[in-house]
Amino acid sequence: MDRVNAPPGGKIRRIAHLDMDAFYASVELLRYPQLKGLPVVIGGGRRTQDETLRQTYAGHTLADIPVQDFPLLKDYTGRGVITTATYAARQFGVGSAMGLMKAAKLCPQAILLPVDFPEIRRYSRAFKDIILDIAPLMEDRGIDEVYIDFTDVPGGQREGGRVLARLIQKAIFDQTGLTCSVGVAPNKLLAKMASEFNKPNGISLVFEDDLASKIWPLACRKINGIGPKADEKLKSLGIETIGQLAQQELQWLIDHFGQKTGAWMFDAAHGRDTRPIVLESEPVSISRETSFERDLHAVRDKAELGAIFTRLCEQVAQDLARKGYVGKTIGIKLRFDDFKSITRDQTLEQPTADARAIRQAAGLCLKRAPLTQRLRLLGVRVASLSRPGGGAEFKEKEPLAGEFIAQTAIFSEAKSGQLF
DNA sequence: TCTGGGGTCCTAGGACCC
DNA sequence: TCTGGGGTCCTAGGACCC
Repeated sequence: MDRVNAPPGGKIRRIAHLDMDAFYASVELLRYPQLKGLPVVIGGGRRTQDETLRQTYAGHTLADIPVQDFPLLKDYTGRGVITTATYAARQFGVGSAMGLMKAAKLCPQAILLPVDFPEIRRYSRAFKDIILDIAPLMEDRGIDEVYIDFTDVPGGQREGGRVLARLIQKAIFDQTGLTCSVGVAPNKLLAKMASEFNKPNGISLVFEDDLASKIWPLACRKINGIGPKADEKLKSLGIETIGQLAQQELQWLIDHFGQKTGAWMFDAAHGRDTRPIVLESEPVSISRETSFERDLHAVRDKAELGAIFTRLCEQVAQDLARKGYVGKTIGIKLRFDDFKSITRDQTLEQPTADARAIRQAAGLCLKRAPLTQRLRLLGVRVASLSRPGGGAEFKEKEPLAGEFIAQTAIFSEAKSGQLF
């Protein structure tokens, strides 16, 4: 066993993966408890229906709004996908990332609510703060997921981690009313799989010895990192389960999937994963993108497209300023009506967070893109991020005189960007 | 009536430098 | 005349995840 999996002092490495149950939908159910047990889907983007509902019942308690007054999935027109479905809705075969129109056929009577991002972010922060109070080594994996190192936390070794998992579940439920599922295992790879075993509101434990009985029967797709493409290729090679994957020779996997992926697959199939818990990380890029309500043409809808383009640049600039970054590489993303996407990017001499500078560079990128097909999506991205004046771009070496001047210039540029 | 919006990481080729 | 590698940066695309 790897050293990382066998810490000293008689303790064994125990890593938890915690996943909030139907997070977006569950947050809405706190506001509208009358919908409990009903099929509810979250998605669609715009809040108009929800706002209309609240205006209609202004002065009333939200919990008193009659169920029959909520918007139904079958009445929705337009684009969009499901963000989250309640377990009652999942019975009908609808689930995350499914198009709303397709979902409406499967479960027309489902209630459709839009995502309330500010509320979601509040609850996300709340459940993570609750965890951090109990177990300080936590890795943020997005809005509704975290890894937690149980190894040295009081209770983290008891019953293989079950005692601590139960404590965290209870603290989150008592303070937010939300439930979550927890998997505890020797590493992140296995913990992630374990957290899916017993949803919702479950706890699952996996130990080294459980590999053959609990992991090998699973489909390869259950490995975090094997997506639709890799799974398809594995199937074409006659490999369906993780156990079958584990039977393959390392060299055979490398021959078919390349050095890196092949070796990773081999380790994953044997339950090996030495990735550490990452407590903090810097963003690599910041972007904004939007799908249009109808496909737009670069020439015929030039004005509309131009306005959207400028707004995206302004939003990215605001995001950069709010988070305290400047970026050197400006890029665009186009998605055409056939759903094919392309990107173009360009690296500037100096990093910026200024909306006009971003807009100008993005405009040059757009000129290099083919624009005969209709567009369904436009995006703007800023990468190669650094902190203004913080010198993150130059931190590897002592700045030379010329670079010091350059940094000063960046700093004043960023300050003027904040006036925007 | 298909297919959101935010990310990360990897690969691969070309430019350019030593 | 031909022949090197290694390293870094830039760009484009794609797989994958939440």
